[in-house]
Amino acid sequence: MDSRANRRVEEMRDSLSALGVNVTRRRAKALEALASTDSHPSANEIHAEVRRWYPSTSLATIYNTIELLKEAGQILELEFSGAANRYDGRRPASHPHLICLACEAIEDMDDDGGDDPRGADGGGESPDLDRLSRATGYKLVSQWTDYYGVCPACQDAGETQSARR
Amino acid sequence: MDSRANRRVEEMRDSLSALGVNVTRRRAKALEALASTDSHPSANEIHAEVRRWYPSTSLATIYNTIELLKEAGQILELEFSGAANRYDGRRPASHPHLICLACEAIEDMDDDGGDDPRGADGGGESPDLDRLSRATGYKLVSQWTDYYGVCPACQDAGETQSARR
DNA sequence: GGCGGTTTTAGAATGATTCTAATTCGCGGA
DNA sequence: TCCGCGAATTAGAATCATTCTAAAACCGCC
Repeated sequence: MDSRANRRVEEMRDSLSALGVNVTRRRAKALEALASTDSHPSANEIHAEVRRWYPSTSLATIYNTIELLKEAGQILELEFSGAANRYDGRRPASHPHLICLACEAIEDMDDDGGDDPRGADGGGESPDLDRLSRATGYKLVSQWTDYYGVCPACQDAGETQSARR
Repeated sequence: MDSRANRRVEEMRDSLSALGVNVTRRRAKALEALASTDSHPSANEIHAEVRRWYPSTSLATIYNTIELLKEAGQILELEFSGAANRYDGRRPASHPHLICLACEAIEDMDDDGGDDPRGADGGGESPDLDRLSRATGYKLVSQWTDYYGVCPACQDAGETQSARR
């Protein structure tokens, strides 16, 4: 786990503690799994990772941890109707993603790709949402944008791949 | 059913016929249900509507019709992970929506609200997708944007409502 | 009036997620 | 060190939208 991931784990841990939640060993492993990858894992994938250390861990524990992280505002849940949800524990604030229709990879869109220590702050109000709230009469709280297409790797691999939709 | 809905039903019917699909009575009722509301109904709601005319209709028929409409590019499927998908049969091209977290209403965002006969053409390439495709290396084919918040009616009704998320 | 292909049906299967009830854990105090 | 209590965890059942399956019904056409 690199230093960026470590920092992120500490943030999540602190946020959970602030909520009065006990960060147990299993939960800590789930945080690590979330903080140390850009692959936007599913609950199952996080489960598999935690099981490597605590083989008796049940899926319910993973969902429970995810739920707590949502309450703490420390995780971004990417929802898909026909497939499992995927999670972004590195940048909990809403941001657009690139989703490959062939291999189901999910990539951060405006990520500049490096180990840039800026991190995701999650704070700050969106002037855009404010403007649209006034225009529509809705009290808007979040916005979602995603892009669907075929990633470079799958383009190279030819167009005969299993697709989600 | 107003004239706009009628026109839309004919468009869908023609598209299905062009695919060699038989537009049966049950399917026709499903098209009408889709064309005559802005409420973005779920499969269940369409089912209920068709049942008013053909009570023996099974849900499988509705899903089957929806599938055919998707193949014909005549319906927009709005996906939700924890809830049923919702459908837009009036404007099959991707466009942003306003989603109420309290009552689950879904409203077209850039709809100008009237019976404007422009309709949705669904054609035309997005220069935005082209530009982003070049920038990201992905071959992008579609984009999704949705806004979550509380609609005016639910704001008035006080903030103690059942919410989806 | 019967044939063949399409449509429809009821119900089972699937799969992600949530719920439930019982067990286990871990810590603070005796 | 041992106990008790509340929190965490577990296995498995429940839920629910959607898809699948196999059989029955329908329909136009000869």
